[in-house]
Amino acid sequence: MLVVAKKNTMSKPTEAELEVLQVLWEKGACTVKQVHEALAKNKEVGYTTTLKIMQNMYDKKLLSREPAGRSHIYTAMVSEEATQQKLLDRFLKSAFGGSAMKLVMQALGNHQPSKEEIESIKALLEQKEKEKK
Amino acid sequence: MLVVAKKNTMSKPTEAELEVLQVLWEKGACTVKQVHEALAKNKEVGYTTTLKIMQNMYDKKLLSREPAGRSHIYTAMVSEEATQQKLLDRFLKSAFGGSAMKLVMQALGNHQPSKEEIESIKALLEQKEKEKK
DNA sequence: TTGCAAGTACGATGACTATCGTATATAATT
DNA sequence: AATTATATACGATAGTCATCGTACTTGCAA
Repeated sequence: MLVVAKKNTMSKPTEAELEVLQVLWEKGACTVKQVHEALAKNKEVGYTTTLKIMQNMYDKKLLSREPAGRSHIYTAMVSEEATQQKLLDRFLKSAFGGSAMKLVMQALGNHQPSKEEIESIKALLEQKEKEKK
Repeated sequence: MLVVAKKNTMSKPTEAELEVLQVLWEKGACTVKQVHEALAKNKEVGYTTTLKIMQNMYDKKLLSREPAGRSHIYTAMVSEEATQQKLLDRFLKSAFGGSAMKLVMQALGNHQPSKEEIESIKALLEQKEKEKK
């Protein structure tokens, strides 16, 4: 069967890449070593693995870097919010058939939100209600 | 570096598998042909591709099947809710650093919920608030 | 200045995915 | 009975990912 060529302009970070991004989002610019140390706290992983992932991310323009002595300092080139939004859209479609409400209900149902969190959500809902009028 | 063998008992459905599951969740038991027709509405895909995916899912026990004439009727072996919960947990960790609230806020912020949806969420929140006391 | 330690670069590997072509089996039709 | 249409089975392929070993580079310390 003939199939139309499919470009790969999507650039969705993989799970391993997301782990790196989360470190950078939290700590700001870091060396490979710093990122690796952060990751190694949660799972066993080789240094060169972390390095390779970050190099890939650099090639994909997910990260930028600056030489610093004999090493590099990497910075996230994608924002936390924008990335999460993209992933969320994708996840919504693939796992919840696009129903944001299903997802919200499920997420709320299975976690115990704090009082403050409940209040934030309520506030957001009120606002949404007003927008509707 | 020596690395401990890693079993693959996780059995997380891939995206293509999820598409199949969503059809089966919605329509109930189906033949490959039926599933394929449903999928083909949204994207271009070969019949044997769909077939292969469903065969893989059968091997992984994500689907069961019954012979029916010269074909098979497949049924989802995993529930929509349980699967979504698993995926959600995973997604929360990987994309939102585990913060359910961040995710909920983001999901609510970028979709326009209907009045009824807002009410359902409010109701759920009220209930959660009571539980806390 | 010579050698080590801390980095990077590069390439290989095994796993898994999605995709499809081709071969085979069999029911239905003529 | 022969042909056609419908399904399945099987295997190949190309792409992506995570993982790591090894080789190379370069400051710095003795």
